Amino acid sequence: MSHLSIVIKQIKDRREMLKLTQEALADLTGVGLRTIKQLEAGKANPTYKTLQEIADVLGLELVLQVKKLNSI
Amino acid sequence: MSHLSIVIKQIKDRREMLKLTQEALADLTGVGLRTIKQLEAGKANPTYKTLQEIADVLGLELVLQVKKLNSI
DNA sequence: TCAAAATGTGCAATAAATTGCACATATATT
DNA sequence: AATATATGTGCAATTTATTGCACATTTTGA
Repeated sequence: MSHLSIVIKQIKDRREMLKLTQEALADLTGVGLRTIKQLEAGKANPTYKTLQEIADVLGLELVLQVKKLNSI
Repeated sequence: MSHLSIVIKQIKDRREMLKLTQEALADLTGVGLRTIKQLEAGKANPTYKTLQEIADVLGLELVLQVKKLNSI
């Protein structure tokens, strides 16, 4: 499972937890619905800005941290 | 200070800590030197893949986490 | 079950990221 | 100070992300 697919799953889970449709998320973020559909369907290499806007609305944040030993 | 500029600073600091030039990082990651230059100069909206490849070589990882209360 | 809502996908246009090259500017080394 | 090394930037080509539209498929609710 790639790192991106983990991030995608987190986004999808979080969106569903908040009872938001993809369309609602598109409206809230300003990101195109097509973009969100592609992202969640695992067919995207989103830009930082796109990820950031989505994460922000979902109450998430992208953090860069030093790798844990057991994740190498 | 935008979130991206924090990420950029972390990447730059980490690269320097590891005594790598931008050119060396470009070679190690396969990401174009021009792209790395633009990124560190704060003139980029990198794709997830680009960030991920750079982070990986630097021993960092991009993590999506629930926002801390004091970061809202 | 069956209609409505939500999600997935092909197509095509547009905007933007990536890239190399050449050269400018800044930083480090001798 | 002078040179070498590293980083920043304009330009332009290529690739790719974003986007809307229309429609297929899947999921949900009555």
